[in-house]
Amino acid sequence: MSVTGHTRSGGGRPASIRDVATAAGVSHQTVSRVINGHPSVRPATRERVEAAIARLGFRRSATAHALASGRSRTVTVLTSNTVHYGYAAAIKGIEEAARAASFAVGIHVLESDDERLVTEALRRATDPGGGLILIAYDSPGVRALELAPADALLVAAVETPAEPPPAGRPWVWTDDRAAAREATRHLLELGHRTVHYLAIPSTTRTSGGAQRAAGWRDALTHAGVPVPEPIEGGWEPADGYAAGRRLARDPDVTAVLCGNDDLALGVLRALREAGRAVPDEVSVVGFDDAPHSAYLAPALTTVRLDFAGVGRACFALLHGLVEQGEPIAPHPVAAAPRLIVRESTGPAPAR
Amino acid sequence: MSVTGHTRSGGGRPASIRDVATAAGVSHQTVSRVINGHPSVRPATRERVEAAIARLGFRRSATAHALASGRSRTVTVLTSNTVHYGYAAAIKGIEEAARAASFAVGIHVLESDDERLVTEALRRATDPGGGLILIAYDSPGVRALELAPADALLVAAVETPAEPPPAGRPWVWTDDRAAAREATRHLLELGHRTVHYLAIPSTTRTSGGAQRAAGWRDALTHAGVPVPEPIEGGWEPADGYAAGRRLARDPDVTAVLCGNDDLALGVLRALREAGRAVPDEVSVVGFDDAPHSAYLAPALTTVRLDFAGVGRACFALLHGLVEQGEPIAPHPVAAAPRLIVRESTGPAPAR
DNA sequence: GGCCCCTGTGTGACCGGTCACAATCCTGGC
DNA sequence: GCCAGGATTGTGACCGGTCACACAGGGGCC
Repeated sequence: MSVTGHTRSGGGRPASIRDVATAAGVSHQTVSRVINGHPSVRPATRERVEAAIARLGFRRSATAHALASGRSRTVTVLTSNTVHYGYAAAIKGIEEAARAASFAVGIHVLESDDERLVTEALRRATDPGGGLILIAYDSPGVRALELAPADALLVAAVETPAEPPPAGRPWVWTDDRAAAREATRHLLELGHRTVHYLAIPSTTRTSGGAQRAAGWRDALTHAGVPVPEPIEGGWEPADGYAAGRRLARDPDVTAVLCGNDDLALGVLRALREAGRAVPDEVSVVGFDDAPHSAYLAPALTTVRLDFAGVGRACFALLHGLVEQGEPIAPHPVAAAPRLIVRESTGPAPAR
Repeated sequence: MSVTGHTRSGGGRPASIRDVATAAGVSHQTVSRVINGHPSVRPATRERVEAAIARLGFRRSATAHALASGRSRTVTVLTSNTVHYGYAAAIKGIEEAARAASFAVGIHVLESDDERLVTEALRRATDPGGGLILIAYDSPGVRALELAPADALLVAAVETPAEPPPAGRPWVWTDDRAAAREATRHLLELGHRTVHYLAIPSTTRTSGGAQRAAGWRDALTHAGVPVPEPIEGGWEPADGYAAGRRLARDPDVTAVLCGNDDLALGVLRALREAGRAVPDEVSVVGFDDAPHSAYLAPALTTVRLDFAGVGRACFALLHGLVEQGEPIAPHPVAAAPRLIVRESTGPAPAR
């Protein structure tokens, strides 16, 4: 890698509205009116001011603007991860919506769920006047949700809750339970005698537990087939690979539902190495529909989740909060989860 | 997807240092000294102030701090993309380094290279006192680099330049040329008669062109083998797939170097559909080493690039710039590119 | 005992905007 | 010709911190 140095150019401090005012022969308030597009400024005056602005290269200080107006038009995203697909896509949705509303977006990563670290992160990310969006899909995020001060202006993207949360919680989620149910039913309809579930770590402590698991269990129970013990996975392909090696050894396993596409990717590889053909011997379903999943060998059957939509909804909710300071109407902008059937699922093998 | 509403709690405006001062019976300046850890404050006074801070739930306004001190301790990342692996990993590196230095990081996405849009984005992202990091791997980024005001505090992650850039440009890059050369040589050593190159769009307008292509060409020329016309790809798997279908039809094609892993993914799929075995009939090499590449079928041979290191280096450079306002020493923190040989490359087929 | 310096603290200006309100000008209606 | 009222512009305070400097008190030194 290479890096080249730099020499700072440019002179004194940037021009302020008072500098512009002097240059244009008006008061600073008139300059303020011009930059804010206030209607009652005589065209001739406006032109003079605009000329001065251009001449001096004036740019309004967002900092001063935020301080004086009390509105920072800023939203900070608190998340444990920015690279994994679901997180990255949610952030993308937030950024899009924020940009459209002329909000700046900040990112702050939570490295662990350590209480002191999370508290410190919350302190730093919470500037009075700015909003907070929490991605609470995992334990650092959930911890931050617990530790956040009650008066914080915050919205959270959360794992599907077991039951409707207390009213007044600005939370956004997709219906994972229904989605998992649909995916499991798809496998059962293909003739599999049961479906194994490889779980992502769940953050839900309350009874009811993870809703992806619950939806899977719903479908099995409804079909009256045996419910195997769910397997504890992680988030990464390596976790899926490790679990997949164990699953591959069990000849009774013919269908696996994975908590996300990365796990499914690892499972696919483990099955391939073990010589178990997908989908002829084993069917695999993922969760998320990451961009590369359609190109895998075999292309992954998966549940598409609208993370970007969740991100946009989070921002919309927050926007309403900071503008009105009051409850706002829900914005149902994210698409419902949808099962995308591709190549990794097929009829159960004859026995 | 579901969304729940919210009721705003809490009362009046947050406490300021003057509120704390009154509560503690000291002057606002003493409060300022306490929150900044100034040494000459009597312990008893400090305690009283700290008690008042806790009691009132005081948190210092980052906005006011930035305005008064002139330092915003903020860096904004301007990029066309936040989800693709290379971009996301660079952002991760920036965020890590920024967090360690107590800087806040902002994200602003450039949707196109339209001049007005880019100028507007620069205007909004450039707050006096705050730094800018530009990810200039593509045309929106490069356009922003061209349009940025000369006095902006900015650092850019750029495509490998054809020749050392003018001194004083705070640019960071990895040596893609050497990396492409190494990957191509690897294929030639396996006995392939030549190597085809599927390019990502290059942003380099100057003579010399894209350095990944140049490195590939170097190796072919050095080996004295024919140099095929490079194929114009895009960034996405779909682009690789489209190009791969064409390549698959040509029986002379036995080795393909792809500009990134996503293109390689698409090529892999196209070859598979065409019934051309990888690596037995065709070898494929990617660029980037995305997290899923090791798990593909076959696992992808690729060039690992240290994007996170590039991100960290960008921040280090910027940090030096804002702290000292002067040239600073290069920070060689990113690892050099490295070829990771996996399963997608093998000996050239017998003829 | 007088002087100097250091510690601890307070005072008021200032950063670059916005806000509330006052002042002036212009126009139309009667 | 006089006045109401809108349009246009200016004045000064204020947002919540920091900065520069003044000032009181105490100890050491000659």
